[in-house]
Order: sequence, then C-alpha cells, then structure tokens
Amino acid sequence: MSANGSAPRSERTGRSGPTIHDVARTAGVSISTASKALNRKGSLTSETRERVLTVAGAIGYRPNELAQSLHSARSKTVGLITNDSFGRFSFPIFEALEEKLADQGFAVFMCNATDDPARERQHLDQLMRKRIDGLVVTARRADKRPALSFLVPGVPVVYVYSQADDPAAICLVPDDEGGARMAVAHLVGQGRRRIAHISGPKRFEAVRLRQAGYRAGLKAAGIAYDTSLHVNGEWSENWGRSAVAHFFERKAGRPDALFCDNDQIARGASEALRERGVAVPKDAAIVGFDNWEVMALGARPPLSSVDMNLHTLGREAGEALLAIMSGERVTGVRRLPCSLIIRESSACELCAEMFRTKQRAGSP
Amino acid sequence: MSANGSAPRSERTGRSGPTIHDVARTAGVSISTASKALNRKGSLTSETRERVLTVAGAIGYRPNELAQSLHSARSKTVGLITNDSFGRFSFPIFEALEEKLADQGFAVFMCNATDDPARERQHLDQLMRKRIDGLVVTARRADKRPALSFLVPGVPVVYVYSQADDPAAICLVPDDEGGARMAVAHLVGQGRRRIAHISGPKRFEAVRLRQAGYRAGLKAAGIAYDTSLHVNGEWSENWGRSAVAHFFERKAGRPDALFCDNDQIARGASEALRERGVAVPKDAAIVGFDNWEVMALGARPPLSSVDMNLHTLGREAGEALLAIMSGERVTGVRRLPCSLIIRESSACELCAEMFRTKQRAGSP
DNA sequence: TTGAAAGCGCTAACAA
DNA sequence: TTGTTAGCGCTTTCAA
Repeated sequence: MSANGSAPRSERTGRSGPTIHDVARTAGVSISTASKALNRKGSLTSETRERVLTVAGAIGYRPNELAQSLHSARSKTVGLITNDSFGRFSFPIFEALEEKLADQGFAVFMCNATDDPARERQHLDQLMRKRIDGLVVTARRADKRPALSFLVPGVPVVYVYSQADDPAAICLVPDDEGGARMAVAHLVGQGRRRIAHISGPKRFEAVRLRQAGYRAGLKAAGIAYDTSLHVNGEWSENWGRSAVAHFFERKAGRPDALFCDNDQIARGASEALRERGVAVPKDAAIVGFDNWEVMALGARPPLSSVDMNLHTLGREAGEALLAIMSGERVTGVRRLPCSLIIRESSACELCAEMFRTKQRAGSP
Repeated sequence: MSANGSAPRSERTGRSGPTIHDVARTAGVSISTASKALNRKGSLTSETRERVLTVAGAIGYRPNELAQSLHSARSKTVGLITNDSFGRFSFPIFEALEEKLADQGFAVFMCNATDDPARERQHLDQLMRKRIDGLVVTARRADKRPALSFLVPGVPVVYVYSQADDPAAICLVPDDEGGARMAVAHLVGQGRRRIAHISGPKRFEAVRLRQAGYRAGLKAAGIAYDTSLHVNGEWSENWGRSAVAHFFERKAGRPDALFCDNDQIARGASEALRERGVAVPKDAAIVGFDNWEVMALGARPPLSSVDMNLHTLGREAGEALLAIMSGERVTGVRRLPCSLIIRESSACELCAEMFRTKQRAGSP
C-alpha cells in the first residue's frame, strides 16, 4: 500500500506536497471519486473508499485549504486586531478565543495595530485580501472606538473588551459595575462601613462604571455615600500609596476598607498600610480589581480581587462570531459578570479558606 | 468613471467582492490585460493601465490572495506557535515579529498550544492545510524542546526564545550569560565586592547560563567566587524575601549587592531589605532580570534590570524567517545581547540619571 | 499592445 | 458506483 508507482506531484514540482490528483492516480480512481472518498460524501464501494484513504495516508496527503476556499468562498480564517500592546488583557482573551475557533477549524490571524489608525487600515486591507470570514477587535481603551465595519464590508465583526461607537455593533465587555458592587457587598459583609474607593483615571468608562457600582453597593447596604472617601488617580502603585497617605494621615475618619480600581493600586495601598502599621485586613481590608495573580499573590497578605473573567469573555466572543458567521443574528452590547476572588486581604485567613472551599464545592 | 454598466460579480453571488473579471468587464479589456495593469507588469498603453486602475478603485476591487496563492504556491502566511500561556515573554516577541512580517505582506496565524503536544500537532496540521510559508516556535521552557520540523515537511522553522533538540534548527535566544556578566560588571563598577546571586530553579538552562555569567563576571573583576553567596530557588517574590532573610540574618559576611534572576525575585528582595532597614542602594545594591517595567518601576527605589531585548529578538526572528523563505541558508543558535537598564536600586540617583543621559545620547 | 487559453487544487453538477 | 466536465479567481505563456 505504499506510494510507489507514479511519483507524487510534490516530487515533480518540489512544492506543497501531494495533491488529490496524486491520491487519485495512485489509488487508480478518478479525481472526483477520490474527493468523495476523502470527504466521505456521496456513495462509494467501501473498498474504494478504503483504498483512497489508505493511499492518502501513505503519501501524506493534506487537502489544500486554499484551493478549497477558492471554491467555497470561505477561508476558514478570522482576523484578530488588537491595540493592547502590552498584552496583559488581550492575551487571556486571545487564548480562549483561539481555542474556541481552532476547534471549529478556524485559524486566527493576529494583528497588532498599537493604536495607529494607518497601521490598522493596512492590516484590515491585508485581511480582506486574505478573505477572512470574520473579525474580532480588542483593545485597552478609555472609551468607545470608531467602528470599522465600513472598512470590512461583508465581514462580521465582534468587539471584545472594547466598544464601538456604533449601536449596531456587537460588543462583549466585563460588567464593571457589577464587579464593583460585588466587591463592596463583600466588604460590607465583612462588617466594614467606611469603605474608600481608590479609583483610576476618570476618562476611562470602566472607572466611571466601577464608581457607579461602588455607590450602588453602598446604597444597597444602606450606607451613605461619602464624597471624601472617593478619589481618582492613576493606574499605578504609586497612586495607591499616595491615596493611603491621604486617607491615613488624619487620625479620625479613616476608612476601614479600600476598594481599588486595579491590583497595582491595591498593591501600592497594601504596602503603604503595612509601612504605617495598619493591619490588613484587621484595621483595613483591601479589594483590588483585575485579579492579576502576579500582583495579587505577591502582596502580603495576598489581595482579594475582582476577576473580569477574560477567558470567558474570549470564549463567548468566539462563540458569538461563530454564530454570526453561520448566519445567526446577534447584536448589541453584552456585559459579562465578574467574579470576586477572596484572599486574606479582605477576610481572616479562616474565612478566606472557607470561601475557597465553598467555591470549589460549586456554590454561587 | 463609476462602476455602472454591468453589475460587479459580488452583487450576483453575494460573496467576497468584485473580481478581476468585473474589473476587466467594466474597463472593457480582457482579464489578462487587467491583470497586467493591476500588477504593473508587461507593457500597456498608459491610457489602458489608468483606466483599469481607476475602475478597480471605483468598484473597490481587492485581489483575492487565496486565488493568487493557489497559483504561486505561496500563501504569504506564517504560523506562530507558542506555549507561553501567560504571554509575558511571547507578546513582545510576537509584536515585533508580526510588524516585520506584516511589512512584507505576510500575515501571522497565532496558535496557542499551552504545552499540550496533541494540541500542538493539531495546530500544525491545520497550518499545513493552510499552506503556511514558514513557522515560528516560541515558548517559555526550562530546556530544549523536541524539534518539530518532521511534522511540517518543507516549511522553514525558526525557534525564538526557545531551543530545539536538533543541532540543525535555527534558534534565537537572549544571551543570558552575557546579561549576567554585564550586571555583575556594573555592580563591581559601583564598588561592590560581595555580590550575591539569588537565582531561579536550576532546571532552567537560562538559570545555569546566568550563573556562569555571574561567575565569569566575578572572575573578570578578580573577585573569588564564594559558594555561600549563590542560592537557587523559585521565580517568586517570596523567594526573594526568603533569600534576603537568609543573607541578612547574620551580622557578618552580608552581601553588599544582590543580583537576582528575575524582577519578581528582585522585587521581593528589595521589599525585604527595606523592612530590615537596609538602605538600597547604599548598603545593598540590587539588579534584577527581565526589565519587566511594572515590577521594576513599582519597587522603591526603581530596580535596575537586565533587559533581554525581546523586541529585537522578535524582529530578528522575523528577518531570519524571511531570509530562509527567500532561499537563503541560515542555521544554528544565535544569542542576542541583553542590555542593562540602570535605575536607582544599583546607583545613586545622580549616577542613574547620568547613565540615562548617556544612553539617550546614543553611546554604547 | 492586447487577448485567448491553460492551469493552480479542489468541489459539485451531471452523465455514463 | 464511477467518471467527465466546468468553474472558483488569478497568473502566465503564447498567439494575434
């Protein structure tokens, strides 16, 4: 059953492996028969089918998807265009997305545009020439980005961790507000009443939403919103430290909990508290945002943090795109729930352990 | 000059835009003429060429690269297969690689294999069916990985930030040894003599190389190697803290400088020193590795660190692949130089500023 | 200078 | 059940 007889085309042209033509010749059938056997379509003698498949295996035949695409007008590829040059947020999303799509036979062209519109345009042009079947757009952005559907006519687009300024666009984002509410509810549950919010730059929609969630959380607990407990700053550890200095310089009116808009801020705050001799979580509990493990676990004690479930976000984005590509109508903005990961910074070690056990057990 | 007259094919089939056929029809020339005009080949009346190009622009014609590939047997795509699920090291490499390749019209299929050989195999199979012109393999690994060239016959492969167990493979890696030597030389230059090496897990080749560099650096400075100053541990902040505890518990024989195998270790060490009241850099200087800015700049004082120039690594990997794909013969392992980024943790503020100025001025 | 025709590797009508 | 044929969109001889 080996591939002797006529040399496979590859040996003649030195290019891109054996073709279906080679399979057919070696198996002694016509090309269309070979095609049927390989795609398990139509009706054939099982003997013929077997023979073709064996030959194909023996000579290492792999269908040329380029040729298939030419015929089917579906390339089985999608583009992913990202602007998050650092990749911290993009990567988990990408990972899940790629897994989902690869399972369905789609390969992902990844393009980095680094917030350069010209470069983005160039990439999109390339992707169009390659006839992508779909496009995913992701970014770490303060606000909605210009829609780009007019640049890729006929191609379904999904925005993930990013929103377009087009109401018809389909966007998947984390539920920042819900995440913040969850954090506050947890702190309240731990008996905290003076919960400060050390927030990021106001120009980020996420920041505005988290603040709304913070207020909603307080309200739900019947705690009055105290303007003096909410401050805006940068995304940095330094800002966390300064904010703590601001809150703890005075003796009176100190917070008994800090909700921080990311883990870097929380990390800085944690360090500053430690240096001031404020015990965490006893005197002040901390909850961060992002659940960036290297930050959260590096802190002492390890930080509780809101997890945006970027992996889920990526997976769902993939599913949405697959759905659209197969003809379904999907539309609008979807906000996916965050999770709260509880560690020692907001609960005594015992409580934290209990929470973890509960989570493992699968309760909500 | 608009596209009226005969409707472009897209409107007939509802698929994948106007074809060269449409362009030719609308411009009133044959397909082969249109092709010549679009590719600026052969000789044509400039009038004809203009007309074709105008029409192409007007109806939004984009060549179908799938069809072109079918003919040329080059898909203008390459695969990138990564195992670094966290992405911290892969991403900068990817970014530079993608930029380089995109400039030459190559699009990059990105595949995540997360150290699962079955998944990797599956990805490679897919990439082969898509007829990639080249493959880049990257990973965060302790040691050489099995070569995979036999899985992708005829496709040039470049390993970056990763080595294959095949001497013929072409691999690009950072010069870990040189980086370590550089760090030690710098510390020596700052007047340090008792330089400790807080190292990572021995099973990593990088760790072994950095240790060799550390010893070479000492030797070059005429300092005897003191076994008690070298310790192996984890890649974590915690390990950095423990190591400092180990070195500074005793009063005598303390180090006056710490060279750490990554920035997390350095960060932990820095924190531990701070808590013990050991002044940095006065009493103990610190140099880390990776130049992971979020770590290095978050520390107080900011950490000096060896930068592996991952961006350069990615760019050169792209160039190597392009070279091979265009027929050049490239081979062997290349170790690209690291850079030392000096910050306050290993030099007084004034010195650090001077270094920075010097670097900006472009001296080596 | 232009056009007709063959072919890249594959699929899918339609005939035999 | 099998084979013949046309065609996906493009490039490239070879004639006109």
